[in-house]
Amino acid sequence: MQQLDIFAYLGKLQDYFAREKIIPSTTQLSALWNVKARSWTHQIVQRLKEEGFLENAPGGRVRPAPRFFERTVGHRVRAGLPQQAFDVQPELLRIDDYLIEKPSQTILFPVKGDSMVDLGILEGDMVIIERGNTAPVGQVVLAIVDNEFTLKVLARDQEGYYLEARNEKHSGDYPPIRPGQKLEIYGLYVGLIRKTHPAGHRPGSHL
Amino acid sequence: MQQLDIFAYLGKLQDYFAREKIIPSTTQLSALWNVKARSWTHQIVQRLKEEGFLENAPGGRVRPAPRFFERTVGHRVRAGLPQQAFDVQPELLRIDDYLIEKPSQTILFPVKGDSMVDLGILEGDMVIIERGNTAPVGQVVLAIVDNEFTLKVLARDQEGYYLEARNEKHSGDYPPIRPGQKLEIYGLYVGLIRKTHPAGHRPGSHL
DNA sequence: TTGAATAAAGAACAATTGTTCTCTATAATG
DNA sequence: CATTATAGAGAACAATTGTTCTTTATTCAA
Repeated sequence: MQQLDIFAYLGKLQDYFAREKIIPSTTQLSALWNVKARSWTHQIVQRLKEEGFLENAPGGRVRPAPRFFERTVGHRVRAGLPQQAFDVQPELLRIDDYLIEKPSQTILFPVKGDSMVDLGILEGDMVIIERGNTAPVGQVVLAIVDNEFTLKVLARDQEGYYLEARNEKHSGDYPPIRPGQKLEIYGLYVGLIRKTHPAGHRPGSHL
Repeated sequence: MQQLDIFAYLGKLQDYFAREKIIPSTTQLSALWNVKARSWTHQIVQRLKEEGFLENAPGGRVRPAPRFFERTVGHRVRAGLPQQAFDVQPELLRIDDYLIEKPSQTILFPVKGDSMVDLGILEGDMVIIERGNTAPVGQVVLAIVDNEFTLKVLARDQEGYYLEARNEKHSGDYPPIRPGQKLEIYGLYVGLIRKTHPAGHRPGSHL
């Protein structure tokens, strides 16, 4: 490759970003790259933009583009393995960014009971709720019924709106909830996180 | 609370950051916050720094501090109270920290298929895998079988170790996997994240 | 009524910003 | 050889930056 070695510059910038979590100004970039002319630094930045490593952010600033986080085979996977599994760059996906689009309106809520197991929502999970008091029918909502939060599917029939559980196996335990007068929706289910508590290590039965 | 409501400003900034992944300049912050004087904006930023939501970055810039990413965890409503006065006992939680204890050994892996639905692991979810080549029997593991990754329960009988699916309904589709020679474990299932794609808005059926 | 805090605005400034335009080495190519 | 692209430097500029200092408006308690 006799082209300008973009990657030497990129590497230093990636390390810097890992440390400081910020893309520095042209001046500081010049220092980081040992470049005397800011104009040249600017040129390199343009190149990195063209290559998809950086992109413009508001205010004439620059931010990392998706490719910036692409790790060129950071995983030492033996040859022969389907790399298809890794094409999401899992290591560098910030879970927070991934899950939460409107941070100020998003809260977490611990799941109680098994009324929603059919949707893969288990006791102990944390559901991600985006606040809002309306929701489409068929969506999972966090509603307030009798001063208690409950996570259910919003449904509607000729009698009006009601809440449904999703547990086929024990459907008898969870009859539809028809609110006395008003059905108050607290927010919309937009995601879930689960942390499994690794069961006690039973020695012997171990691979 | 007759104090300056920092959180109103913080909320807007958090949403902005979620969108743009950058902390804007004082001028742009002023616009975002509807503040006419950049000096006042600056003051608010200082306050946010004192509270630990922001911190200084090189070049006189500002970046989010750890507290910036904290989320509130909701709790049960205190019975008898009007629904407005939620018990927002704001327990704070950073999702990344909560889920990932050993960042360097943790990867995310997209789930394919429904072989593990009984454990609430659905297609499209991301499982959190902690690397390691041993695991206790009974745990969910990410294993490599025939050069493909598969997420299953590690089991054992007199014939040796094997892998089990967890899908009672279609158990016929997922017979136990007995590896030809060696069963290679890639990592242990320690958590899960799910992002739901809000279904298309059907007008009319909306509360 | 007085007097503080608090919340906000205005003005001003030196430094830095991103950017553009021009110039010069160096290396490769015909 | 001459030429042409590449890699880099220098200078210059208007705009924006973070910051400080001063001045109002509003609130609230003494």
